[in-house]
Amino acid sequence: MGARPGLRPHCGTRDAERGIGPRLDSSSQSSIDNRQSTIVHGWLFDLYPMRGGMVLWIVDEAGESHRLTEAFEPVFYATGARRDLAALGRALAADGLARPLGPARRREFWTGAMIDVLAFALGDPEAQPRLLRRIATFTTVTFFDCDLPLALQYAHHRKVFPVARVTATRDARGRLLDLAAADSPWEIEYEHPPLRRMALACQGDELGRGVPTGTLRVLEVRAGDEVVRLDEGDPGALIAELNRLLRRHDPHILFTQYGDAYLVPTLLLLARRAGIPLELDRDAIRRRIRLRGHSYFSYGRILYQAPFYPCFGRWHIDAKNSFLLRETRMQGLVELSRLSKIPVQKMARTSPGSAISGMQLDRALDEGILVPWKKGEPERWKSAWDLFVADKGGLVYQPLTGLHQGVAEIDFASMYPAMMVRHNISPETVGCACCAGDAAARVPEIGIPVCRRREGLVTRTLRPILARRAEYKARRKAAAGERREVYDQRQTALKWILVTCFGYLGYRNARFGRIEAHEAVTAWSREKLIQAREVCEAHGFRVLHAIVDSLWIRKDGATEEELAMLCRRIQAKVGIPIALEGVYKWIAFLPSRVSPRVPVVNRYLGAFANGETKVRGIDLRRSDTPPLVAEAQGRMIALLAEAPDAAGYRARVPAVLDVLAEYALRLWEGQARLEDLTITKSVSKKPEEYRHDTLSALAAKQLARKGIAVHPGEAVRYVIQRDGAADKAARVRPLELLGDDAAYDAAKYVDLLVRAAETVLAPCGYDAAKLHRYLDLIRRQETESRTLSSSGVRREG
DNA sequence: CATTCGCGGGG
DNA sequence: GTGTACGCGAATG
Repeated sequence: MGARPGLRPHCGTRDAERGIGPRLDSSSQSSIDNRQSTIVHGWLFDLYPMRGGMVLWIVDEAGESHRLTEAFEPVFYATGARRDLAALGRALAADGLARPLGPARRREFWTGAMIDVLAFALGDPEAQPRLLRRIATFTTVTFFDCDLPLALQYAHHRKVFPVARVTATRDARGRLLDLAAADSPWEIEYEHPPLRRMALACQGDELGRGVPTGTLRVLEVRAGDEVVRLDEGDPGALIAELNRLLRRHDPHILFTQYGDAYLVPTLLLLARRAGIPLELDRDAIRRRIRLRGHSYFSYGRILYQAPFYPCFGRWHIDAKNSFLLRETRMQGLVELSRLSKIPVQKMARTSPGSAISGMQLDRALDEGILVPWKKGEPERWKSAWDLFVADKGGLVYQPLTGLHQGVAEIDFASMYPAMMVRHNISPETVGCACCAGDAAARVPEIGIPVCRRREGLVTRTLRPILARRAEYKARRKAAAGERREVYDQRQTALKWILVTCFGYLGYRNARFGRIEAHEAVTAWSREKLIQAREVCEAHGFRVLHAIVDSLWIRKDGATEEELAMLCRRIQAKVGIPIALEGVYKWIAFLPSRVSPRVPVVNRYLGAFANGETKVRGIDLRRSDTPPLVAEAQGRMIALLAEAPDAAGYRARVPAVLDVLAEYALRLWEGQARLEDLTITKSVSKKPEEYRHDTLSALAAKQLARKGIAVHPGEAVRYVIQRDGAADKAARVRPLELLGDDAAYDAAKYVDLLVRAAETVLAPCGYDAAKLHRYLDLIRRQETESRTLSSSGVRREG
């Protein structure tokens, strides 16, 4: 039995015969000759399923948008007993969900063997969730390709991808007749379409949360050079004016801050109240206003996900709800969208893991591999998780605490992905039977064999990404200005893929994840770090510290050439590129604050020879440190970074103390700005569920009383007003309930400041008590000088 | 003291 | 509709 023609997804004119085509048609030009065709050149802007088919948006050179439709029947496969398959076919036909297409022969993922399957066509792509619920009852049948993202499936079938350069032929009713991509997603040099942007901002959106109540004081609309401020006063007028602006500028992208959580639902509520439809979309859809998102547990913390408000025919991009936009900007977003076949607007709201998954699925489809049905949750944000995994599986040495000089740091570049490629680590290659007898194929420590004959899917996906990122980095080096920025954003996007691909391998819900593969990576990484350490020591270097893929080493009089040579030696031994991160003028590995004799792995600060600093794990790096404290600590470290060595570090202690005094005085004198004192912490539960009255719990409770919901996973922002006050409500005030003239607890903030200074000065023997004594002295001097000079000249810091 | 709570990557 | 972890540091009770 061979693969038959006719198993391709069904498209185009055939469907019109079956009556699917007309349902797609939203135009009223039925009198025009349907056979009249037009050619559109442009970029594939967006694609999504709608009413029995796919809607495609193409933006042409002039920035005009074209809506095209095509009927589309995704194909999926099943295998099982003949009788079960027959029953399945009857059931799906009876429900009008899908129809059998006939037998096919495809490649099974785990074994790589060709197997016989039965192909089905899903009548309506939008019915995919219903299909999955229905086929879940057929427990004796195995399904493949049934839950693939529809845009990806369609894009793969049509050999196009998001933001591809395309040429399309359409009939007079907007139905797609032909579509061809003019470039490849792997093209390095490509241009974005000319997209018009509009930014919406409102007073209140900086809170980014709370149940949108449908109140909005001012809406600010920016498009081109125009800035329009709309007052809510009369919601009807506001919505009408916004609609007018949308029509006039006809933006492709709507940028918001907290648009998903707040602005868009608020506008929709206003529009509903005014009885005027809000024209955010270019397509005719019925919008539901969902106000409640959901909190969920993922990788050790509670996260909150606001409802999504995508636009149809436009991209709504909520800058505050897009990790990838924040990290990689538009160039990175589009780069990942092209490679993963996840449309840009969706890409903006998903994680790097989804992009990896898309790339793997795309490759599987390209190679005719059956994709196993992955029941359960799709992946979520997992930024915090990789850290955890690295700590758990990677090898970590205890640092030699204290202040050091002449230390070099060498890092394996993209260690995990590089190893996955080098050792062919993929779910279907780890533990393979065919290489069980091959001792060289075994994972260290664990002893599991890894296939040496067949390259794994994960490996095949990763290899070109590593190469592509290297290419972007090389071009970035040679480029300048805007082009340089383009390459940088794209390579950053790919870096995120590389950083998360390993975590994704061990993620229980990853489609191509497997814990043994994950363990193989960490086992090899431990071996490589040990080998690197041995090479270092063999060359007379002392290893002060090492974490997973980085080593801090020292040898008197070692030159850069010697370090470069050392890196080559290590690379030759372990087979993974390693490079000099830099030579530190000084670096301090900090001990534990709880037990000062105990080293901790990830608390250090250092200054490179080129003046740059690198700090980990200290106040500055934490998101819950108030800006004033972070700024002060940053300035202290900047001063210390001027020191050429450890002695210079110690010599700058007085200057650091001056900074401490300067900020403390500012606090005492009531000069600090409240926004610099704001503490941001996320809450992990509902306000009433807290067992301890922590400051953030108290802040959340105050907000709740005012009717502002703080969902688990959202952040509260507050200023400490009277820490430890018997009246717990007086201790803290959330930003939303703060008057402009509100007071703050200067002593408490000085405490935090002292703690930040202590972190930096501990290597010189200072502790909090000593720093407080110093500040007491300063304060006394200050009062004295005040009494002496009536003009009250301020002491210079 | 025990318990609760929040944070964190790399370049 | 929604599952799993670790170590540190700080704060509460």
